[in-house]
Amino acid sequence: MASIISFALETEGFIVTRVTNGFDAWESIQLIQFDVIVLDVMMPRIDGLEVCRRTRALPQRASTSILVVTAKAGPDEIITGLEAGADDYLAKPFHPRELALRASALARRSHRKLADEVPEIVVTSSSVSGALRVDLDRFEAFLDDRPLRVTTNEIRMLACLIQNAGKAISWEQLLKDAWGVESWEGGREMVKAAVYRLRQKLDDDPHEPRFIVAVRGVGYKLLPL
Amino acid sequence: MASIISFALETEGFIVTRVTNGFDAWESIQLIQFDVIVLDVMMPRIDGLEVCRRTRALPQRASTSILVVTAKAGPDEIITGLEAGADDYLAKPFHPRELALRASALARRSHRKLADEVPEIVVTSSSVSGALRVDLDRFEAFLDDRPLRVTTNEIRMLACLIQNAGKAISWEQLLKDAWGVESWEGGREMVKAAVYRLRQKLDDDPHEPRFIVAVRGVGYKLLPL
DNA sequence: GTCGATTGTCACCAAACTGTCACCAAACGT
DNA sequence: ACGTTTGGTGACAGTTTGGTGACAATCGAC
Repeated sequence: MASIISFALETEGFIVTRVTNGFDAWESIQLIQFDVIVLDVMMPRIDGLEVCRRTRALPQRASTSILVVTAKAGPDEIITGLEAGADDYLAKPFHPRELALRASALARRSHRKLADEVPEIVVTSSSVSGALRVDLDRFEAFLDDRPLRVTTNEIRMLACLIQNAGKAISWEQLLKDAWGVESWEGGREMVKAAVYRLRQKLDDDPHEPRFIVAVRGVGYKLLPL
Repeated sequence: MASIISFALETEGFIVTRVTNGFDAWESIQLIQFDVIVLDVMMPRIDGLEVCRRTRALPQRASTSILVVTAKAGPDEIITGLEAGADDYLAKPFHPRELALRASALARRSHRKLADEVPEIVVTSSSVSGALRVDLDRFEAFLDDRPLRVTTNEIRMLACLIQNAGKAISWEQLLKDAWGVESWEGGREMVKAAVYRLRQKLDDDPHEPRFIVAVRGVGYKLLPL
């Protein structure tokens, strides 16, 4: 069962950490900020719902998405599951792809939310906007799944743009997010040059941009999707 | 069915807006920023999944939670539903309380996200007045869903007018809101020219205004609706 | 220390934007 | 009816801004 779920999730693009019992799950959850947690109710050592409740009780995990899977499909069980703090409750038998899609829907929310959190947390996540993807864990960026030779500052700028895809980001904000400085004398020039270099690597024409568009007098924004 | 769902949601603390067909749903969704949207797949006029897809396509509604309800419970239907962008998919018959709890789980996420935002952002995000819409996050303005090529100052002026739709705004106020200046020597002329340019882009005839009307001796106002 | 990659700065250009002005017409006060 | 005030229109030039490319200082790995 775990193999099937893992495979379906990996197909959907997830990087999966798998454990075989409730205790290990609880240990991992305490250590790692997962995007989504999939729990079976019937697990050795610690019950899935109990893990769910404990996770919800952790302030720093309150916002992690939890999906509970079970063989018990009665209305009461489902209600118990949701009351335990699960974001979604899926009864066996289910189609693996359905689980993967539900997990994606949850992850979509987590990511969006993560963007609002402090940089430290964001650093440990991967963000996607259309054909663009950055992984700040590995400091890698991809365009159409082809790796991009981007530098540290560029990738941080990209991440900032992707996490606010569609929204205009002031160059002050970019300066703060990518360089970690509040202000700078030649800050505007800096950002200008950095965007220029990044655009070259993205093969992005400023006059007909596919990705980064300038917002005159403000800064830049990434085209949504 | 709608009554039952409404009752369950209201019991859970929701304030419910109910419509009876897909078209009304789509109209409401465009106008109102709901926390959660519950859609039946089988709806008159516009199919629930189509409403779901359209909602997802709206940038300013991308983060609204959508829960789809249906009688079709096959794996394929569920997958189609989730692929349409639903956050949750519930098959009839279901326990009303389950739906309410699932809706709560989704709303919890929406709220958390909203709560993280600063008040200013919430105020300055998307504003609508009839066919006019400005989104100060993205620095975009729309007339009948067609994008307008407006400049930064113009969009700020528009936003100020829209947020006070129907009320007269003094040119001093416009100067302060759009230019960020308390006073100016040729301020009156400035605003005059800016309004003139904006009106051209809105295709608005001052003698027969659809949008911006002059309030003699004071400033301007946007026609309501 | 050397070499290459990265990065901060600068100068220049083109395009966009904006402030100002002059002029006209309509509205207003007397 | 007349002069005055206010708003609308259009043009113009100065300014600002973003894009581009080059260069030197800096950083980092060997």
